[in-house]
Amino acid sequence: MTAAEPTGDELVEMLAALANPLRLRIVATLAGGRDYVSHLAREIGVSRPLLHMHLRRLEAAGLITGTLELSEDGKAMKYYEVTGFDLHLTAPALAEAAKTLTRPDPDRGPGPKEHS
Amino acid sequence: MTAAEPTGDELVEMLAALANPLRLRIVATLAGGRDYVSHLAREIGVSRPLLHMHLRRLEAAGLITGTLELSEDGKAMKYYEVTGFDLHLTAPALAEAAKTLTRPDPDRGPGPKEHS
DNA sequence: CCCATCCGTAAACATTTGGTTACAGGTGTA
DNA sequence: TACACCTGTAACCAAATGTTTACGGATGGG
Repeated sequence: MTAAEPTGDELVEMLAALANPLRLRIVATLAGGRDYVSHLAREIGVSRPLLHMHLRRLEAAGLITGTLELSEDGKAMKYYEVTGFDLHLTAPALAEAAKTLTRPDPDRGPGPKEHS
Repeated sequence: MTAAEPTGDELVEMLAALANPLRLRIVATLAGGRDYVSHLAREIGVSRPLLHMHLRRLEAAGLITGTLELSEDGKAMKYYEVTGFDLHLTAPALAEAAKTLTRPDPDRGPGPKEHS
């Protein structure tokens, strides 16, 4: 589906989420198939709490999604999988995205004064 | 150009460099044409020292390059411009890049210690 | 009951990051 | 001379980030 281009703020969040070796490895592992938290932690070799935090960031950025499911033996397991994100980073593309930045920079432009 | 795919570590550095509103705006501005530090600082509305720090990070990541030039009136001016980077981010692509990660993870020894 | 698995979160800590203010150097012009 | 512009860096601070250890609640099986 190659979702529509994200806003500047969303893009920054996505990039920040991927700009970490551990999170990159998480996404890479999930790219090979969905997995649940505890198993994924063992697979990658990190603690559950730490993994949990990183998963939250990745999910907040829209790069992965988690679904709580019940295994046959009744245990609740949270499965994560990658979304179909597809970002193309070039200088012009970034320039386009930067137009919709709002975060830093106290005030630049009239802000949400739609149209005129 | 579309330079060869960067290593995992390089990719993380690039993403980290872009994962900041100010730096994104810097790249976006430079995408519109080369510029020198002081003018760029005025243009974007940040202090020179701060801009200098961000420019260093962007240059270290290979996203921009700076060249020291002498203006006609003899003043030394450092011009920055974007490089022709072109990153394509998808789950499979990241999985490929993650193979060459070395940073975190105490030691993911070089020896293939298989086992799931 | 105790132990195993699964889930999550809060407290505490060290490090990194983003940012300011202040300094030091160079050149050219009034 | 003093002042404008250009460059760079060091000192210091506040806030965000990465990480560990420890705790909490559920489930099923010996």
